[in-house]
Amino acid sequence: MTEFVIMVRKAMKSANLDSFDRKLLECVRRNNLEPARSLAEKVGLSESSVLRRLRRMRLEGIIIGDIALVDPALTGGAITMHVLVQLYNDGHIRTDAFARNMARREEVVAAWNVAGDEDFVLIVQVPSMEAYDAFTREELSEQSHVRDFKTLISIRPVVDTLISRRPLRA
Amino acid sequence: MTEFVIMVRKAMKSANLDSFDRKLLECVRRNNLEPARSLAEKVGLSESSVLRRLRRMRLEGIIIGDIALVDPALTGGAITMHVLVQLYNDGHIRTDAFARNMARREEVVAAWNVAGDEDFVLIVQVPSMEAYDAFTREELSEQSHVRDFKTLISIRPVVDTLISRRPLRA
DNA sequence: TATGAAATGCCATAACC
DNA sequence: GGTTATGGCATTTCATA
Repeated sequence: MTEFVIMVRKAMKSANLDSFDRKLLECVRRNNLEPARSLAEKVGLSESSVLRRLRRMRLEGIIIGDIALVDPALTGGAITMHVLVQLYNDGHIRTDAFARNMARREEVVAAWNVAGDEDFVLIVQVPSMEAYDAFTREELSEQSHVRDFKTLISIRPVVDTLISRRPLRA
Repeated sequence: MTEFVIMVRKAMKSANLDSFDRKLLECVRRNNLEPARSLAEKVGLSESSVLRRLRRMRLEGIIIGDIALVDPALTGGAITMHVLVQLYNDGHIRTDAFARNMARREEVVAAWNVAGDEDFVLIVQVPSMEAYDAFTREELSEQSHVRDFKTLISIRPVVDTLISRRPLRA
């Protein structure tokens, strides 16, 4: 118990990752079901050390989560859109409000506040064009603080850290 | 062995997911390290069935991968860029070649081939502006088939499905 | 063909050096 | 960080419907 507290304390301070940690992250980032034994010989460490390091990094929040990636086509988000949004810009109030709105929408898979001509980049996943149309009307067209937006329809994902680096299975 | 072939054959045909499958996906999508015993009582099935179904869905490609989510700020990718790329467009050859190049680069976290004025949307994570500069030189500026590209510097991520859906740990 | 139960074997865990 | 003993979990096999 005390040990745990110390571990977390140490965690908060900073994240010093040595080359072993980085190698491990590179591996589990692609496949987190790979046995420690296999990881051990890849990075040149013992099984115990591998497991200790992974557990530590999970406690420290360096590893944020462990998830299964589900084929997007089967989860209701068949169409992927990229949306570049420009707001009527003055102060952070509208920016924050817009960000909050986006966070509320199920369709918005990811969003960034960006610098430059555009203010936001959205990644939106919808089951149909009708759904996308509804989304843009409610959140963009009918919003007075949205100056303009541009939609890029995704033809296909060509890289996805998450997908292309997936483990090869037998 | 024969059983395996039958499994895959069946897999290719289509993906009929019953309510048990969907419940399981909803769980492992948030946390794929949860023991089958725990999943079993959640969805109302035996441990064996849970494991069988998960294995089947992994073979069928319904579950695309199993990965650890790593805090982007700690993986050397402190800066996130969005890059809109236009190629000199003719045929699919250059598009495919470009896609392959992007897939090779560690910095490219995600990339899509899109329709419209732009050809590609990239999400690039780099530790520094120097690293980004090097990336753009090698892959964009010095590439004759790249007509133009536009960089959007991410100020902050405001939505991230993957992160917000992370499992809660004790 | 899919399920649940039991035996086997692998893997993570924890307490050592 | 490495080694060993323990416990847990997945895998396999089998019986059943």
